[in-house]
Amino acid sequence: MTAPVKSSPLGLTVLALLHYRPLHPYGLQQLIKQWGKEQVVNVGQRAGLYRTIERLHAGGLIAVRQTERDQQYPERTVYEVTAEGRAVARQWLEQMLAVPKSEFPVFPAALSNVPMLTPAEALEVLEKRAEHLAAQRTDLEARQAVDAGSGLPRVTLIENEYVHAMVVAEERWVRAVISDLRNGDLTWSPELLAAFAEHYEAPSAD
Amino acid sequence: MTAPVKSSPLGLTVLALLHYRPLHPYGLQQLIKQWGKEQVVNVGQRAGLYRTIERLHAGGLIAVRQTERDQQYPERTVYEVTAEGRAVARQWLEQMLAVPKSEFPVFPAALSNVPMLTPAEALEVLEKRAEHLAAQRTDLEARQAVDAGSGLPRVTLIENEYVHAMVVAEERWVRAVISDLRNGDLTWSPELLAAFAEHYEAPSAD
DNA sequence: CGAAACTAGTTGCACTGAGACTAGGTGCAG
DNA sequence: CTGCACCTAGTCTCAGTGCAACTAGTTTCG
Repeated sequence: MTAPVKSSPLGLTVLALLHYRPLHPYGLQQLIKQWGKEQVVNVGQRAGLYRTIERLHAGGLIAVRQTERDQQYPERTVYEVTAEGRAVARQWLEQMLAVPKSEFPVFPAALSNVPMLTPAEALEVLEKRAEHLAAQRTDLEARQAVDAGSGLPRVTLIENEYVHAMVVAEERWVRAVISDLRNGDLTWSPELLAAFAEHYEAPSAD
Repeated sequence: MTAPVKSSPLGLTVLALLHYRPLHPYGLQQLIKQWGKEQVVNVGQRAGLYRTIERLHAGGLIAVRQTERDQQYPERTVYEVTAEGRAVARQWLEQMLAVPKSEFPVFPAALSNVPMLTPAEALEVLEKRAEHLAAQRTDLEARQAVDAGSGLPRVTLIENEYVHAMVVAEERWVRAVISDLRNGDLTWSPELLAAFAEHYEAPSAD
């Protein structure tokens, strides 16, 4: 029994795509891009893809179908998913969908240190973020408009709906905070914070 | 000129806490937990904390204030933030707040492979997720109720508001999809998908 | 015909997450 | 009063990730 392969978004996607047909690594990357999934799986640098494939291969979840050479191109190894790979893909997928994993994104961590700035400075940087989010949102909306015309079944684009919903939610939240900063519902001063900091006595320090 | 230190949520938090007072690594961990920031910065395993501190130290952002020994405890090194550390912390914070970084969480990646399941199976796993999210949400709400009574300034707890808003948004989205699955607004079958998959001809494969 | 850009795969490095391990200290129960 | 569990404090290792550079052929276009 070899050590079980750890699940990863890219690993799952590779297994899923190999369900449709055996393929070589670069072809997988192309396919991911064609299906518009680069937004969501991170295949930007190929290194991760090759390493993931190696790992899946070592774990027996995929197997070499053939190695072909098309003279002008370097040798390409075509992989196919194994029976075990199918079973594992399903388990991974169910796990990933059913239980939310806590992932420590940077924004909330940064937010927790926002008292380091003055309210005016915080307002400024959050306005920049709101603009970035708005740009991202309109991008997503444009993409959705295009996809709507493609006649693809809705389920194949469901992840875009999710990403959109989350961006919208974040933008709304940021704008709400901005408005609280503007009208003074949310404010602070270094002295006020210092006073409260003293209540929190740290464990034996000096 | 030594290589610039890469920013990280934990690095920022360490610098921020050392603004209040010089402290040793374990004390920092305790402080993070006391302030309820373990939700958001990931200091669960100390290894990361020690490595981060080493890195900040090597980069000149923090300096050794003293090494004390409290006989019964092992030696503890107390660090303080340097002038450069203060400047860098501010830059990091502004960057992290102002520009959203795309981070590839697993859920959207998993969603993009949801057609591997049947609609009925998808419904089942998403219901599990909705329950997990609801539990997480009520936890956050309980915590907020407690915090509200503590008299702490709102800004010091702002990250909890954000996390709550995002959990709520995700739960709403998941429940909306569940209801679409239930009433048939969202459905699919293997044959339908196979038909569409053929339209997407992959780059030279065989 | 030469520069730039694309195809395809490889390599290295720094960082992260998770866990095990050491090693002394403290509290409690049998 | 001894052994067990748990706490404090720090270290180590391993697998996995993100990012960037590098090789080496290929096509495109001025």
